[in-house]
Amino acid sequence: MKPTRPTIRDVAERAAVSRGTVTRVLSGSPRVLPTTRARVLEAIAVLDYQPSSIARALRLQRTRTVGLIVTDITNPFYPEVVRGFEDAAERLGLGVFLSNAAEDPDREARSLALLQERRVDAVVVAAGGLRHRQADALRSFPVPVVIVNASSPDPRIPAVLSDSRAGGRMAAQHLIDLGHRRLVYVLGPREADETPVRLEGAREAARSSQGVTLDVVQGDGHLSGGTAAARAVTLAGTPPFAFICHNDMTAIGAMHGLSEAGLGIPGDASVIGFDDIALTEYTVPPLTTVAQDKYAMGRRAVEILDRMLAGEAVSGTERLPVHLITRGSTARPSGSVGGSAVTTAR
Amino acid sequence: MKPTRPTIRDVAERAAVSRGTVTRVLSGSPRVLPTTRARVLEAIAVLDYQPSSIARALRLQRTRTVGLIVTDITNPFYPEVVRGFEDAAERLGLGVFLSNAAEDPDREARSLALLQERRVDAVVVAAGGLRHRQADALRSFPVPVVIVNASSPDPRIPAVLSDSRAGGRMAAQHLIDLGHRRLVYVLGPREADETPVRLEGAREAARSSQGVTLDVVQGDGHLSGGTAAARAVTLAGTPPFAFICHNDMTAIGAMHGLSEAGLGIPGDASVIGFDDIALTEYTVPPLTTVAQDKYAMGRRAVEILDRMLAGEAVSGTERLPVHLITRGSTARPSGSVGGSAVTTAR
DNA sequence: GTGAAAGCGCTAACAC
DNA sequence: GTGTTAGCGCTTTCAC
Repeated sequence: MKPTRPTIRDVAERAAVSRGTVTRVLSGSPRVLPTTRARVLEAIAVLDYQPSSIARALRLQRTRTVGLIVTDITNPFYPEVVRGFEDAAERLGLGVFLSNAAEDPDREARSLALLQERRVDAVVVAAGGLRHRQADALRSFPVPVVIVNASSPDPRIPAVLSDSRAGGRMAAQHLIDLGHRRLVYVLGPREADETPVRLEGAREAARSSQGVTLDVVQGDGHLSGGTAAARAVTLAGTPPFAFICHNDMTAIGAMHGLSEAGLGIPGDASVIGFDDIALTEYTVPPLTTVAQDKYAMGRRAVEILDRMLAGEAVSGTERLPVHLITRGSTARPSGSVGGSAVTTAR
Repeated sequence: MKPTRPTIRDVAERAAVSRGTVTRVLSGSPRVLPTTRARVLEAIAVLDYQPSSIARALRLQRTRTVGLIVTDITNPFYPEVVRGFEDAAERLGLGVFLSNAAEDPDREARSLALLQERRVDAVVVAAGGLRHRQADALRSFPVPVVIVNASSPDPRIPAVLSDSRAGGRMAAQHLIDLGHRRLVYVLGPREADETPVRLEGAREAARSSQGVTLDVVQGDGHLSGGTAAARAVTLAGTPPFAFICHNDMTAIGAMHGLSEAGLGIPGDASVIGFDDIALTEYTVPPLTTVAQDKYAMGRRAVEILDRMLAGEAVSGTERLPVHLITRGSTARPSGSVGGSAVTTAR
């Protein structure tokens, strides 16, 4: 029942060599006689020996393991980041300790402690924003840290984000080009660092066009927040509406709220999201959105972290390009004056 | 830059005790003088000492870590399972090594090897179905294994699933009660173990009602498969349609395909899903579905595993109850004869 | 090219 | 009640 795994010692005995020699074979050292190497490899195969990464880690003082803390794996934005991260990590032979913080700061703190105990070589935090306490913990973290999707809490901690300002600008400009004049921006959760940046991009576009207004309502990054925002706006105003949403989930929630209110999309209201999650093609109507390269964000985090593990001092914020994907949820406002409505297109 | 972490030795020196005593304090042994304990605790606090789980694992020959392999974290079904799993694991002081296999069997195999190297104490595989090679690997796995959402490949490996047969039955019965007579079942991916069970449940309901037919079309568990299935069916037949879908993603895809074909839901076609992912409330119309208790599945897996870690021999398949949630995507077929259409309701 | 031996940080058995 | 010690499985000098 408990057949106690073979150790390096078993391999050494079976191959009639010393433990040191087994290690040399394992690490591919050239200073081993081919016949010896063959004997060792055979013993390894016969015994189905797998070196203990635990013992190795103790000896080497590094685990070749990194921690990845995700605020909320339920948010469809993150799984794609995780995939990019895991793929890249695997290529480098790094194990990934994935932890889902479920949007709970305490849980996030405990994850951090756990990862520290497990002696991960580095930590990546993928979150919409860091809380103060978290930021402090990360600053004094004993191993390299990389942030994904949130601002860096410290100049020495690198961060990977999207070009949110350009994204916000694209979204607003798209609606403006269609002829919309009264835009509504549905914010993300208060702690999301990128919300103000996206909003600023949208403001830029609005400012540079004649007679365009931009209202702002709070959201929470979830379906329900989008729905609530749409309700509030439809109650207060009259169509046509033009919504720029913090993310796709918010946008889907908003479309739901608009439908509830009996409004047609894109007839009475245009809606634009952010992220380009898989679902956007399948909503009714399909959602126009600003696409983030989620997979690349995960991959990039690993690349940065790899350089840090090699001892290089990396810092600064890296912003990946975004692009607009036009689908059915945005259109010329009903009752608009056709092509002439486009006043500021470049 | 590399301030070398404090070890138990540092704590011992600072508290002027032996390392053994520090261990005793750490493990809460009663055989320690209160004043000594206090000195040790202070030293720990001052040095910010965190015991190395690596060294401890080497010594104890157990890591208090379990591996959780998820076929595809992109499928919204799994994150909820993961949450239930992580919450329960944390309560037991178990670390979770989460691995996303991205539906790639090779990756799954490599994850398994990695987890073995890292010496996890147990492994849980959450997947729609196991491939043969995987099943073999699990059978001969050196530590306890629990399966979630797929059939057990071996009588000694416990599995946690939902009561899929009842779910299939409920779904079909609901449509029959509404007056539908020609049902279409959209299958999941071929490797999904539960597809035939759910189908069998639906068949049972269909058989026990006069004049009800049940057609079957292939799906793949994804949005695109649902869309393709809907296209095929709408081309071949005439409304009203009644779709039972393997899961919610399939159902959302199917609704998309139906809309494309110009059909109204639920006017021309009723659609019912399986899983009850968060999104179902927000589709247009909201999706009727058979809800699985995903969180409980994750939690249950940990409970089982905990008993196995305690040396208990656990086996057998456990099936958790499901329930029907009626929303807007299902309705009486247009042109049906009203209440009298309900012939077999109990 | 290979072996011997020390030691990574921890716990548990045995002294006292 | 506390100290001492061996050893978990591995890698890496240092000899030869």
